[in-house]
Amino acid sequence: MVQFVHPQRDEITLAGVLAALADPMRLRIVKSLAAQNDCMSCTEAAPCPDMAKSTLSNHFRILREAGLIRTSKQGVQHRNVLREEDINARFPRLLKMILSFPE
Amino acid sequence: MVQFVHPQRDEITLAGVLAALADPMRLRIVKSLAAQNDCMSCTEAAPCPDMAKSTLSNHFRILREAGLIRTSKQGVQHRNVLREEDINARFPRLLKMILSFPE
DNA sequence: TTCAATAGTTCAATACTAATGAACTATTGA
DNA sequence: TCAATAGTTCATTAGTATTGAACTATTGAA
Repeated sequence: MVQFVHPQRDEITLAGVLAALADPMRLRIVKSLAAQNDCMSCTEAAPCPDMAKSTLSNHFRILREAGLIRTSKQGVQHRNVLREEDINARFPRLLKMILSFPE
Repeated sequence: MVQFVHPQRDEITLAGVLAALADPMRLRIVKSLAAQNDCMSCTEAAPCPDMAKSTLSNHFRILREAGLIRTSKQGVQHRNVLREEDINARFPRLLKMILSFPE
C-alpha cells in the first residue's frame, strides 16, 4: 500500500514552492488543478499526452513534497487537489499571482 | 574579453525567473541587490563567505541569463544590478512579493 | 473466483545539471 | 614589469531528471 508524504503547512518553504513551479510541465499541472477547482487524477491533469507515466508520477511527487498538492487514493485513481489554503496561508497571494501570468 | 549575455525584456520567461529564484543562495543574492538598490560586485553580494568562486560565478551567470540581473565590467570588478524595471514590466509585482517573504 | 484492464509507483539505466578546485584572463597599482 | 584582485572557464565528481520495464493495487467482467 502506497502512503503519500505531505509536508505540514508550516513545513512548506518558499524555495520548495518556487522550485516546484519553475518547471513548465509542473506549472501546467498546477494551472489545470487551479482551473478545475476540484480533484483531478494524474492522467487528467497531465500537461501533455506523450509524457512517460513514470515522469508524470515524478512530477506529482515533487508537487506533493513541495506542499502544492494533496494526493489521496480513490479506487484505482489518485485524486490530486491544490493546497490553495495552505499555500495562501504561508505565502499570501503568491500562487494566484504566479498562475495569473499567461505563460 | 568576456562578453555577457543578457536576454531582452521580452525574452524573460516566468519559468526562468522562478527557477533562478528557487535556489536559496540565488534568492539571497537577489535580496542583497534589492536591499542595496545599487550595483554590487559578485563578492559583495555573495550569499556566504565560504562559497567557491566558481560556484558564485555560476549563480551570477544563471541570474543573468534568467534576466534578473545586468552585469557590466568596471575595472577589475563586475557590477551587478537588479533588472527591476524589466522584471516588473514582464511580471508585475512578482519580484517584490517574492522578496517580501521572510525566508 | 479468476483474469484482464487501469492507474500509478518503484527501480535501474542513462542523460543532464550543479559544485568545486585548478588553471586561465583582464585590470589595477606598486 | 610584476604581483594582487576579481571573475571566468574547464574538467571532474556528485546529484537530479527522464524513461522503459517491472511491479502493486483496485475494479469490473466472465
